Amino acid sequence: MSARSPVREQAPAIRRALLRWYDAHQRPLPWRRTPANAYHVWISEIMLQQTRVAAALDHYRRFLKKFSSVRALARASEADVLAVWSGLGYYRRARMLHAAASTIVNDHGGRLPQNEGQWRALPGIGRYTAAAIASICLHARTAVVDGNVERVLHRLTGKRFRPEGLWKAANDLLAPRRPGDFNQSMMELGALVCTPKSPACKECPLFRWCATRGEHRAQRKESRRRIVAAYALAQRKDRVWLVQRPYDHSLMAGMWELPETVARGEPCLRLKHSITNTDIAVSVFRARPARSSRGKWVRAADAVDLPLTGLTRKILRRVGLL
DNA sequence: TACACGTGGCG
DNA sequence: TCGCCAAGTGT
Repeated sequence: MSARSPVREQAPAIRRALLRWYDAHQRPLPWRRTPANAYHVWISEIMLQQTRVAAALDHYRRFLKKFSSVRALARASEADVLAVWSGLGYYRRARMLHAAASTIVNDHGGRLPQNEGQWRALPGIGRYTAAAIASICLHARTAVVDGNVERVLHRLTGKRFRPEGLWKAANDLLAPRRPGDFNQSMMELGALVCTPKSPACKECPLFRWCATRGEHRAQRKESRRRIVAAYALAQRKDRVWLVQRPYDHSLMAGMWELPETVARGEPCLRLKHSITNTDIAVSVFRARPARSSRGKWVRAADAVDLPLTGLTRKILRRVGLL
């Protein structure tokens, strides 16, 4: 934007161009087929937090098949919810989702929140998610700001915003009659066109208003931690020995994994794995279960119903047990 | 406020 | 190959 044409003055034209583009180019995602179903949209929004659409699709379908309503979700055990969530990461999301479902059923008679503030009060629902659900399902005139919206606004205006300025800018641009579609169109644009690296400016519906036209934002590099880890793979017929992470441990509490061991001899498997900002060089050794480890023999076929850590799933798949 | 929290795919 | 990153939230 030039200094003489602030986004606010151009907002109507920008909205129209953006929504027109969205109507033509949006991806046919399953939760977009039922925008009035707040339970569906809620599940999708939680799954999509810091998670790519492609990674969430399978889990979304399986989750709704297993927990088709907020009552079904509230009825389930946390372990069952985590088992379906297994592989998606950020497991606290699943715990908070489950807790929120219990609150809705126990304290509100199973009736989903009817406004943004009520959504915001539930665990796992912050400013972004409350606004997303309220705008999509309740037609509330409230804008969202996520990583996509931040990048789009930053490039479109050429300005640097403080966090509150970002929310204000998004709300100034919001299409008042289609808030849910507008919010999704901003994120869709960020995901498909105005991407972090090499944005497709030639295809951008906002090109004519854009101040930067593809300037990429400076990115800070974060040093990653590197560690090594060794796991013991003990098998008895079709069963494998798994141990449960302690519940007082915040990281993946209560989830199941192979027991750790001391590296000795030649591993039967080597692989790399990353969690958050730690890179792990993993070795897996054939072994007998240690007497001290609290665990159990699990049939490989039953392991899929346990809340396994992502690394454990990866190992079991790699050795052909899953 | 800065940091912890998972994972798989892509350039 | 490997570093970067994706529809955030809670503390």
